Amino acid sequence: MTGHTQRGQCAKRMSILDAAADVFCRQGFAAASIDEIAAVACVSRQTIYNHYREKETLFVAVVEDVMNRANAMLFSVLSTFPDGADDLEDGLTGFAVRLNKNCICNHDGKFLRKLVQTEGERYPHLFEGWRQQGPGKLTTALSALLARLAHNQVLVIDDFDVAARQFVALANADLQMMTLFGGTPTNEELEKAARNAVRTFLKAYGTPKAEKAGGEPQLATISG
Amino acid sequence: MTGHTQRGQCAKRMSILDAAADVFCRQGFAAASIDEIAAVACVSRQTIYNHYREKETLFVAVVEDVMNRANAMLFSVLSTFPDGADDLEDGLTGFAVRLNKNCICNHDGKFLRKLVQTEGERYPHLFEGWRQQGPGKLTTALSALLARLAHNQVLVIDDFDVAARQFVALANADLQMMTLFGGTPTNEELEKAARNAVRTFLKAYGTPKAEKAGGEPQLATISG
DNA sequence: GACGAGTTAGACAATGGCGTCTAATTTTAC
DNA sequence: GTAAAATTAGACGCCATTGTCTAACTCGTC
Repeated sequence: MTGHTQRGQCAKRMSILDAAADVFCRQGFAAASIDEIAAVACVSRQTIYNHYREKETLFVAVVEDVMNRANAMLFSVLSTFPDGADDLEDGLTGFAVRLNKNCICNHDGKFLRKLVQTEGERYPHLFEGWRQQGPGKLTTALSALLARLAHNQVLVIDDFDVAARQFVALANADLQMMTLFGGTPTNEELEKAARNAVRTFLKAYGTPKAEKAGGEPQLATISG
Repeated sequence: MTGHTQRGQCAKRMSILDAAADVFCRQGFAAASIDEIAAVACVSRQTIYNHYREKETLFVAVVEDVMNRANAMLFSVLSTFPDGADDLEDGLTGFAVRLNKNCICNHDGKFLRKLVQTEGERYPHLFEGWRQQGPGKLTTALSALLARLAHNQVLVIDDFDVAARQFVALANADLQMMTLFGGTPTNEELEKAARNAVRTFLKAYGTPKAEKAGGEPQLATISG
C-alpha cells in the first residue's frame, strides 16, 4: 500500500488498459479474448480479473480511459485556434493539421469511432456521453471561435454551427478514406489536406481582410 | 432443378442473406450466431449450412450482395448529376439529397461502412474492392462531372479530385453524426443539409454563370 | 530471514457456438 | 401418385472462452 506498491499496481493497470484497448479495437468486444489481452499486457489472466471484475467492466474502463484522453486532447487543440486576421490561412491550416493529427486521425480517435460503430447499440449511454463531449463539444466550441472571427470581420458566416461542421468535414475530406481503412496520414498528407480544406473554406467564408499579406492571388480573386 | 424449385431455393437464399446482413450488422461477425440468423430467416440451421458451407462463406456472400446493390444504386444516382448551368444550385442540391439518401445514409451504406470498420482488417481484399468500386468510383466519377461543369465555365476548379471529395464531405457534414449513431435523416434534414453544402460549395467554386437567375452576388466574384 | 500483498501458471467446471449427422417431413417434378 | 430433392428438428462432438480456485512465486518492508 506504500508508494512503490502503488506505482507497481498503477503500471499494471495502465498496461492492462492499453492492451485491452488494442485488442478490443482490433477484434471487437465479442471476439476479444481475455487471454489475448493478458498476453499483450504481459500479465496473467487472474490479474485482470483481480482489477476488473469481468470482461464488461474492463471494456467500460477502457472506453472511459480513452475518452478522457481524447477529451483532454481536444480541449488542448481547441485552445490553439487562431484569433486574429494575421496569417489567418496559415493559422487555420495549422489548426486543421492539429485537429486531424491529434484528435481525429490519431489512435484514440479511430478507436472511439470504431467502437461507437461496433458497440454503440450495446452501450448507448456510454457513447452518448462521448458524442456530447467529443464531436458535440467540437462543433459548439468551433462555432463560437468562428463567431469571434466573424465578429472581427475576417469571415462572413450566416450559420456558425453549419460553418463549424463544414470546417471539420472539409478538414477530413482528403483523409477520411485512409483513416477508415486503418491508415495513418503522413505529415505531408496532413498538411496538404488541411491546406485544401482551408483554401476552400476561406473561398466560401473569407473576406478580403483574411487574405495573406503578400500572398499570391487566389482563384477567388481573379479579375475580369 | 426447374423453375419452381429454383424460385423456392432462391427465396430461401435471399431470406438467409437478408437475415444474415441484419444480424452481422448488428452483432458483428464474431458475435453473430448462426442460430440467430436461422431464426430471423425463419429457416433451419442446416439449410444455411446447405447453401453456404460455413459462417465465413455466408459472410462473404452477404457483403458481396450488399456491395452489388450499393454499386448499382451509386451508378444510378451518378447518372442524375446536373450537366448544365440552368438551376445549378437546385440541380446540385437534388443530387446531394439523392447521394445521401440512397447511397450514404441508407441502410446499405451504413452497413458497409460499419462492416469495413469492424471486419476490414480480416478481409482486406473484400473491402479493398468496395473502396475502389464505392468511394473510389464516386470520387473519380464526380471529379469528371465537375470537370464538365468547369469546362462550361460554370465552376472554377483547380483540382477536380479535391473538389469532388469536398463536395461529398460537405454533403455529409450535417448528417455524419446522426448516421454514425444509427439514425436516419428525414427528408427535411436531407434537404437542409444538401442546401447548406451546395451553397458553400458554390461560394467556393461557383462563377457568376452559376448563380440563379435573380441570385445575389457571391464572394468569389469580387474583382480587383 | 520472515511476512504479506500482489502476481502467476495452471487446472477446473460451465457455457455456448460451430459444423456434422440422422431420421422424419415437406416440397417439387414428372 | 411417386420419386427425388430440399428442409427441418434435434442430437452430437469439438473447441474456445469465461470466470473461479489453488498452490507456488516475487518483491519490498520490517
